Amino acid sequence: MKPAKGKGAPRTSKEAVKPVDDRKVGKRKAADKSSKGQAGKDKRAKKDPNKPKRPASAFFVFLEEFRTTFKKENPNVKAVSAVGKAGGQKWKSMTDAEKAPYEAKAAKRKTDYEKLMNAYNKQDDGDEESDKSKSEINDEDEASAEEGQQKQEDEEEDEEEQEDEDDDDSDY
DNA sequence: ATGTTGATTGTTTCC
DNA sequence: GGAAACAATCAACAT
Repeated sequence: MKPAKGKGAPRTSKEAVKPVDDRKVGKRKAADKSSKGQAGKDKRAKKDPNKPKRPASAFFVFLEEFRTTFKKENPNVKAVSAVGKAGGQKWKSMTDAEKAPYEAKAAKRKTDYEKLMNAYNKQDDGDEESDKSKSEINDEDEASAEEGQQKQEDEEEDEEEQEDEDDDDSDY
């Protein structure tokens, strides 16, 4: 069931580049169907029928582009971990200003995600309720979700940021 | 043949 | 408030 434990990366040695970094996610499990027979009350969370996937964070947005670039310069590298590491290092190397555009995009995705969640939350399946918690927000918003549908494309508001400067004021 | 792992960081989620 | 899970990706490896 849990293959590849000793030999992790296929070909990319996992050279720990970071001195202090615990890979928390080391093993989170992709699909654990161990004994769950019951209403998913095992550890954390339950089973959601079609819940929207989490929005890609700025890092992931950056990674998407980075992957393409990285693979272009390293067609031989086929390990996802290699891109992950390389991307991670570069990400840390980037400044907030450079991350800004990615964050902006990620922020947009988050907004969309909220919309999806709104629709998702609306779904009421007869069962599954939170016992006594009657937090039903309620109604009346049926159209809201539809309304948000329009405008898929972003309209970019140009963010002009870049306030670089560090330097000083010339008081000198 | 199908499923899972691996690695990165950021956000999301639950208690 | 904090900890754990999970988001994309793709080839390789395990069952």
